[in-house]
Amino acid sequence: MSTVTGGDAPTVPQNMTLYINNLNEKINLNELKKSLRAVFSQYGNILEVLTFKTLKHKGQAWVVFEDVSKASEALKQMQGFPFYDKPMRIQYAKTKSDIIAKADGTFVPRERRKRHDDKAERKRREQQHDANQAGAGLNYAGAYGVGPPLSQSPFTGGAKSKLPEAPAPPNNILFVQNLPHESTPMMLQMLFCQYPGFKEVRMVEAKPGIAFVEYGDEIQATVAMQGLQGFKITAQNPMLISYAKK
DNA sequence: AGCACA
Repeated sequence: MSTVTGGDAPTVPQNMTLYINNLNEKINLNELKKSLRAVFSQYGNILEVLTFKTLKHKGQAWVVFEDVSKASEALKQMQGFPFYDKPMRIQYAKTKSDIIAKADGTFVPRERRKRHDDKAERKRREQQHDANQAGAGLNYAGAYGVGPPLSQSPFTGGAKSKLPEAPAPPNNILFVQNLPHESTPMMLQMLFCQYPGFKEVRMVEAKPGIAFVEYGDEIQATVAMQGLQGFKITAQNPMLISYAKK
């Protein structure tokens, strides 16, 4: 084949931060950030989700992963994911996020602010100075203690590792494990029905300790998952919630 | 369409 068309080459190199656009602009930013974090944190630890309300930045978000390989997995898996009725468009961010630069010591406060008010500028510099000092030697122990992300080169090897244990893609049905065997559908309903979109709980008599919980859509299921992940019905039974396989 | 660090 001599001609290959339709390729806008993905020329942006890998980045721990994903740049996402085509987001639904009607969603309020707090909810949007929460839902983005909820949906993306299944792929790895997320350090920060940024959105901005200025016109130039509507419908866009930056999701900062702790680990570039997790970011790239998330990019692949979630590309085009229908999110608030619009397919997400995901790319790597063009530049390193400040939170990363601060952690690896390469952060340089940017000089050029768009708006030039001197008082605010001066105050900002002082704050940044303080923040830098406080942040020196800062160390993220990822919430799940996974990986030694920042200390290593992002581009190790070159072999593409197929992840065998890829999580199930987002689903409006949740799969709940590690329940006490005496749990009843009623008990679970009390917990799960507090999240919007709740439809029903299903349990299988023959398989104690698990349940399926259905919501109206993936987003609602995801929010419930985030809210109840690890919830303990008894001290020995932190709930393990994932998406049900389709 | 639009790549920032509130």
